[in-house]
Amino acid sequence: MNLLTQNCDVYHKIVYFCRMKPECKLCTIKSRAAEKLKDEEIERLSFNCTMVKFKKGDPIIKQGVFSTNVAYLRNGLAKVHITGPYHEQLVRIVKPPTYLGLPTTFGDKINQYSVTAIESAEVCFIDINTFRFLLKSNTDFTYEIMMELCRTELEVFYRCANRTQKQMRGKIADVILEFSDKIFHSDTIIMPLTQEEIGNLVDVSRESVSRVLAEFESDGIISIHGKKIEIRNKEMLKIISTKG
Amino acid sequence: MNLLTQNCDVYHKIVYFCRMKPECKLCTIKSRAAEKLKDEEIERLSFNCTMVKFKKGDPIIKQGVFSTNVAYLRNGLAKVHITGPYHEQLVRIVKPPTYLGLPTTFGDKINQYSVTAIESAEVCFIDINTFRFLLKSNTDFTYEIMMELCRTELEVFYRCANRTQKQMRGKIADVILEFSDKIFHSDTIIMPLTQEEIGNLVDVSRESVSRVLAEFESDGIISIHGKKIEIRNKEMLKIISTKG
DNA sequence: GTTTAAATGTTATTTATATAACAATTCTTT
DNA sequence: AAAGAATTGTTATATAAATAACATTTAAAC
Repeated sequence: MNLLTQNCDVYHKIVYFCRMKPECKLCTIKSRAAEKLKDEEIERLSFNCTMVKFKKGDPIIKQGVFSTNVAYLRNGLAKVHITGPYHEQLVRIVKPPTYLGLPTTFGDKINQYSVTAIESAEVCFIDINTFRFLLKSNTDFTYEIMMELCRTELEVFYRCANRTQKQMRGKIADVILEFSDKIFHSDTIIMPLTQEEIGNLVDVSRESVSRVLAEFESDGIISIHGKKIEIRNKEMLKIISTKG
Repeated sequence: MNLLTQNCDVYHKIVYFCRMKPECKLCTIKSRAAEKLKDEEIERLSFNCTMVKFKKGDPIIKQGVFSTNVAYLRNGLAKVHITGPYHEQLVRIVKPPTYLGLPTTFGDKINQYSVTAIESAEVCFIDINTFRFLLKSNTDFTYEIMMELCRTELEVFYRCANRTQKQMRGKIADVILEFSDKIFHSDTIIMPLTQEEIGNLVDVSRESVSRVLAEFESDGIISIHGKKIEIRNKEMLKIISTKG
């Protein structure tokens, strides 16, 4: 079976234009796990791996679709989301380097959630059987993958507690702080989510997101110009995050 | 270092009375992962593993405490909870066979959440270094552990979406269905949680839990006698779970 | 460059559920 | 068996945030 026809959970158009055979050995954006691979294992990976470029808004993994790949987010930003009982729920924002779709490797072959690029992204699709082979053959690799799984688990626990216990000002302060501290590492962030998406991430209506952001700005806590948010009073944001 | 003094994240009193050296080889309640272990590995496990019995309400793992063990819930039921920004949050209910405290094996050595018995439980504490050794030496074992981690991740995702999107009748219907389908495998359940705990599990106030349960009873959907809940109209519960 | 669509802003009204405050019951402990 | 603690039941009231309905701005498509 040919890899080019096999990776069909990716849109044909995108695949056609952007797919390329990567030279994993030379790749400078390896995951911590992949750092542990031996030369011959990297070789095997190269052979069963395709890099695909995605534009903002492109679906990388689609919930409900049969998949035979693990995705490695090498570059860019993406949102993990599931179709909840009522509306779309953003589960988390993922930044590289990270593996996506691992549950599909271990459980059933149907993707249990969707992942969509929120800015241009590079993703390597690794054939599941190859990935499984690497897990079997290299315990250091496996160990790092497990660490990542555990970190995710904890993160989801905390996020969930926040989402259900804080009120909207606190939740939105959280989102701003997360983008500042974990993603942009700066007090100035270019928010890649729409207000509606922010709402879906922390369960607040779109209208309330708008109102709270306006409040924060008029209180001098942040300043907004289009997608750019500058944090003017980080201490206050932290207080709102914990107390509000 | 002696194992009897090492496992000190367990209350001394309990340890003193109930600790026993297990013969893992003869254990009939092995995890799927442990089934994959070879004889000499089981031997090693036996040597670095202590079984402890817990009563309802006893803490098995305490958030914030330094730990050098992975816990294996062999019998009974437990709740996983974290101290949220405001109140205690029940993250999930765990049933055997399952490993607890895996993130502590991979990340920092401080427990990131608490686990408490909600009915009498048997837990095997496995020394972290031994557990790590098994992961390194047996890839089939590791594979099963990873499957468990992935399942948990998905479960938490879904639970979280439910918690934030459904309203209280739907959430409480969910809890009843979960205990019926996943834990008791029967239409009659002995609810091991107080109404307050049910509330903390699905983020509903204790008073509302009481009101909703009364409503369900007067609508003939369930009948309640103390801790015993009998499901009289499962279809209706399912409808409430999805629609409400 | 114009048209269309998507995203954001703004307010009044509604609603679900928490809170508060107390009573009644059921479990524990001595 | 009695006393105390924990759990559950029951209401009236308060409140945070959703909804609805519309205006405005910004981005995308033609």
